[in-house]
Amino acid sequence: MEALDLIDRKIVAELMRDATLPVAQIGEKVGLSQTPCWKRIQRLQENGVLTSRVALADPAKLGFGLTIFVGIEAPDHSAEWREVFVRAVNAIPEIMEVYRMAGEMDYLLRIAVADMAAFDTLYKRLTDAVPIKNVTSHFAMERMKFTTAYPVDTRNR
Amino acid sequence: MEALDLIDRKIVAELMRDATLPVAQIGEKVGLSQTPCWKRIQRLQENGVLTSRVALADPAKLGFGLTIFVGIEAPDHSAEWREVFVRAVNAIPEIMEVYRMAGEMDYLLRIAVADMAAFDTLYKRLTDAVPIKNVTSHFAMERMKFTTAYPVDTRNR
DNA sequence: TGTGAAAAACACGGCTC
DNA sequence: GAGCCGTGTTTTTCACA
Repeated sequence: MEALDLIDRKIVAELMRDATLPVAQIGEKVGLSQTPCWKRIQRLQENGVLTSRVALADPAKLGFGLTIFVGIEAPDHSAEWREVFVRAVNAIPEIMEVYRMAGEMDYLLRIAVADMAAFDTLYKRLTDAVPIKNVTSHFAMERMKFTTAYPVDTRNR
Repeated sequence: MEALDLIDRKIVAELMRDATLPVAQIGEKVGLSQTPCWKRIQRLQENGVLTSRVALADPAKLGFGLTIFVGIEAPDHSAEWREVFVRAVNAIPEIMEVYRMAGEMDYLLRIAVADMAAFDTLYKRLTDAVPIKNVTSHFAMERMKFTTAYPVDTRNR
């Protein structure tokens, strides 16, 4: 898989912003007509550049108004612990993001739940499933910005 | 706007997972035929439950392989500072998520950039635009989980 | 790679129950 | 509310430059 040219980047940028646009219109914006634009989109999907198309929803309106970031310190750095941990976070759908970190904090989780009671339940469930050395929870009061669109068109290549 | 019934929740769940499904198929899954299903989707969009449809992309393949979480402590809690801060984070597209937090850390940012050099540039740009009392950067080594689909179908109502 | 045009699938909206 | 069915778009495919 070679690097993306400018047109590919523009296409990706458009689709990350709004995936409802008809192919013809995207083509227009990037200076291509339907078919070649469509072929590029297919290729971008096959190459795994575009992974999926989803609807984004308002968490508050779905009853997921509480966001908590949880920092986790592992008791050891064995493959076994890691495996159990991966299994546990994948089994809990309220855990939206998981990052393995550099530094003291080993993992960082973003969790979305309805309220404190739901978080408490989840917290117990997680700590029951996996031995954890240290946990620090940080509560979000307000989501001020959220995007899934990487700024690909800002940069040249 | 009233609460969502079970069918609405199922529809939202499907669309958050995969927005390419034809309405007829979603209808089938939730036990509805085309038209009523379509009408519900329209209503969910009008109510702001479904906010948008986007393509998700692989950050690494777009040249955004480095994720950094940045904790920020504000020098004061004035409306003025807040305004300048909001303007600054909105002007920097590499800042993907911003949360106002409870506790010592006032704000938490998730930033996606190509490499350390790009982060350094961004860091200077941010700290030049806004006076900040304290900044702590946490570097992610690996993104182990990432989803935008809230687990709406797991819970009953 | 790009063009054009045709086929298949789909979204959308009127009308009925 | 839900379902049936027609119409206009859009996606998808194919033949050709």
